[in-house]
Amino acid sequence: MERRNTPTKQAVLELLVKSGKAMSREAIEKEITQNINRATIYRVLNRFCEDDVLHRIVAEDGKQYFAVCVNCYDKVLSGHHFHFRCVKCDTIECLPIAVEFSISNSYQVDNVNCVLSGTCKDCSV
Amino acid sequence: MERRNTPTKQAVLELLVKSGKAMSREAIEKEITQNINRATIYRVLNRFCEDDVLHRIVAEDGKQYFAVCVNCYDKVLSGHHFHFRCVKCDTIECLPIAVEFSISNSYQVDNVNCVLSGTCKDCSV
DNA sequence: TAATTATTGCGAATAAATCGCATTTACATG
DNA sequence: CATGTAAATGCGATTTATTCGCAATAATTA
Ligand SMILES: [Mn+2]
Ligand SMILES: [Mn+2]
Ligand SMILES: [Zn+2]
Ligand SMILES: [Zn+2]
Repeated sequence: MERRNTPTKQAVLELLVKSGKAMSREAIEKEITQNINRATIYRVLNRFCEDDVLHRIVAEDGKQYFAVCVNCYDKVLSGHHFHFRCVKCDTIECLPIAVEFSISNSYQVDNVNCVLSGTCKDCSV
Repeated sequence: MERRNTPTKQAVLELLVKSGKAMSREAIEKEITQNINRATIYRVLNRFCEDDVLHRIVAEDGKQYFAVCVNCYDKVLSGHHFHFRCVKCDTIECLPIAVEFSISNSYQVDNVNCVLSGTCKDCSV
């Protein structure tokens, strides 16, 4: 199952890099110039997650959002971090705030999903 | 919109108290003895959340889970706390681990949803 | 007991995400 | 450059969680 380079993949990744935020399939489909099928967008996003190019956030609206995994300038974002979902502008941003907890090692933690929600700084006028 | 007491509400709440865990509509419908309609279960759960009798957790499976709000013996559970979802036994438990973060007050945080997932202590043999 | 209206049941409607399958296309190889 | 293989895509159908509209039922209060 080798990966191939396609215009679709490039466009989706470019958009996510440019936006700098986590986007839903809906938002991607709305903002992208190309005409890409709904199922294809999901498949592209899922493959990127498998390859650790993107990470997936599930918000309290039950929807999936996807963001590029940055790990250069900000160490905290390479690990588990909080996310903030603004219910007004419906965007999710990766916060540079690490998620910290200590739990008995009888639990095996495979995944961490932390989302704060409310009104973001741009919308809270 | 005054609330009325009904067998249905009682049964749902009793089950959630007894289980001591967060349950999905599906799990509730499966374990409850009464025959309660699907939509009714959701409505009962949503009303309990409005009244702060239950709290709602949205897991990375995109589903909603509901748990009683305990705030007696364990103070931490009265505030925001982590949850753990076991992908093997498909239960969610409220962890007595407080969620801590500091964020610029230009953000208005209305809701906190933090879920760890993996294998719980009972299933990790 | 009767009136009011919250609650319920039922079926249809929404909406997110996935699936099956035929078709297209990226890419390696000769 | 031509060609074979399998990855990627498009399309429509499907699955699944949750909600909605509306008529029927039942809790509560007077
Ligand atoms: Mn992130
Ligand atoms: Mn909880
Ligand atoms: Zn905003
Ligand atoms: Zn378990």
